[in-house]
Amino acid sequence: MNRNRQYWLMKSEPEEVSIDDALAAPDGVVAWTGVRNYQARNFMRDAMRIGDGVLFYHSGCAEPGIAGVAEVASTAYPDPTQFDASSIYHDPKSTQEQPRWMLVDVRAIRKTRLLSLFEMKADPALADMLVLRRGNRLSITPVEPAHWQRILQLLG
DNA sequence: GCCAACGTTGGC
DNA sequence: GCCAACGTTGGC
Repeated sequence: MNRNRQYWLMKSEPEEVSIDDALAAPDGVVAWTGVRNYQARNFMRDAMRIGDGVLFYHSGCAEPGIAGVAEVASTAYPDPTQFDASSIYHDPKSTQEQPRWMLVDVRAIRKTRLLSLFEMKADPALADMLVLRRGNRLSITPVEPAHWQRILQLLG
């Protein structure tokens, strides 16, 4: 079933996987491991399609903000780290038969200037973005087309 | 390190 | 199903 391209904002801690790390990976592709929130998982499992646009956001760092543009590069499949007892993402309640956690591959397209969280909050055109909502903790949020367009414009 | 906000867990 | 306790996220 065809549908229009959708857009997403995906948070990553740059100490774990930065936009530079993703661009340095083969084909710029990284598996989006470690999501352990059902709502974020459901976005990847149920809503994402190959080719969807992704804003690559750096969180948990000195300068949080959008650091690059990427795209969804696979359909959803089980996150292998849930089965790995040595991983911080290990989930003992997951089994190969019934995995809890799914992920998609993300392909980094380009690094951009850092569009800081501060700047995003200051822009009236972005005021109602989900990711800016007070108390929001979702690591993956859908992005409305108008917000996507505005952010690409700001990124130059 | 602090803390607001919110998700998850588990007893009942 | 309720809800208190606890854990996590993530900006500051």
